[in-house]
Amino acid sequence: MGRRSDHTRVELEALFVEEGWRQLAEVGLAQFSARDVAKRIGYSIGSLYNVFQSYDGFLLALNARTLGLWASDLRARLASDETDRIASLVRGYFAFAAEYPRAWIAVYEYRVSDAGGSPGWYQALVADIIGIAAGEIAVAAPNLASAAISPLARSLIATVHGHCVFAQFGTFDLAGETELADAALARVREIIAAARATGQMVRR
Amino acid sequence: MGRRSDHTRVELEALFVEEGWRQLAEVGLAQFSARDVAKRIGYSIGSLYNVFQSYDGFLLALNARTLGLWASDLRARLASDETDRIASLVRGYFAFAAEYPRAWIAVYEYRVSDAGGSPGWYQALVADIIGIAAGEIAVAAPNLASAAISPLARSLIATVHGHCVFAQFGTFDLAGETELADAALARVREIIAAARATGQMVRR
DNA sequence: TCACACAATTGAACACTGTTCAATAAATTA
DNA sequence: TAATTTATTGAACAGTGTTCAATTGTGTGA
Repeated sequence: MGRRSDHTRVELEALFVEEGWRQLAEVGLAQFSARDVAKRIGYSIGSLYNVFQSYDGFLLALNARTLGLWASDLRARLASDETDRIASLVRGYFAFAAEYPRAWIAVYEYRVSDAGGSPGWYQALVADIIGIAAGEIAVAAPNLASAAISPLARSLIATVHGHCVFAQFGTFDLAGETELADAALARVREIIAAARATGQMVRR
Repeated sequence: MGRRSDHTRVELEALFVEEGWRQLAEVGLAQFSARDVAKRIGYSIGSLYNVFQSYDGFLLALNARTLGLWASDLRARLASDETDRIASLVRGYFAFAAEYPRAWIAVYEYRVSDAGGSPGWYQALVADIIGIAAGEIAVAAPNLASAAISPLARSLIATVHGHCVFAQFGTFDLAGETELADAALARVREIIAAARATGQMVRR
């Protein structure tokens, strides 16, 4: 039918991402159908490939939206709570995953088939979220050497992430979500306390 | 066609699992093809469904094999090293994942579509691995109340798991695998130290 | 105004997937 | 040997991502 001027390229991409993300959040990666997304916004599967080149490109755009929403969510929580920023961060991680579990896990489960890995603009979104955590850790453990912040941030994110995966899709137990969220926060506090103590010793 | 007595039902199931696991470990869940597995052992796709009823059943059997291999691997490492059992456990977790990354991650990524979750015999395999960890934690923190062991074991496994996921498929950074393995062990030591201190306080 | 060129859009075609099930071949029983 | 049971097959079905020649809408030049 060719409604060529119904939407600009940018509008069309936004339409695909919006509806695609809705689908991904609803049915999850395994049941996700690019064909169905195109049909729902009244375009053909061919147009989707025009805009995103490949399935990889489409899912990267959807995951990028997830990362963007997630970063905004974390920042909003940090801005509204000044009393315990570490708790806001950890609970924010869990809260976002609990609200959009299928979209959230897709960020981790979808691996780009292209050998060169994900593009720079996508890695920047990832770096943004790591940066949020690193910033708070730098505040929580001010005596830590700056070179030690980034590895510790990664390690703390890994810790929280492990708990969050089990809470959402507990292959390993039926432990309640709150137990694991509380456990994650307790672990983070212990780790930061240990880091502060170590940093104290190393400081000269 | 119709080599009905070439293999017993049990032998046939073993054949499917053996070749299926090989495939899973080689190409991963996304590229896995049940048809191809059947073809490779010289049977038809129909026979695979005869034995396992469904795709779910087949993948459950493959993941069960992974869990069994994993538990044996961990026990062997613990048996051969008496000096630092916690380190053996953490490094064992990483080593198995590094040796069979695709089969290992399939345990976490494949979610049974059937409501009601995985069957009891499968959950027993999971409980076995948790039990290995819980046993070592009980030794490492002997003053801990027995009711506190199991939640702590889950939390420690979650911690190690988070680090291991990032090491194998680091969506979040390019941190070397060794960095994350070392970090995981450091976190576990800090957490156990904290648990010992807390247990000491609570003890009466 | 009209024809031409350009580019967006389509959907059939392809090779694949899991799943089902009537037909078939082999073994067991009568 | 004849009848019955049962393991095994593979074509058929509905779905997937992917490609690409054909079509259609738009804008430009004469």
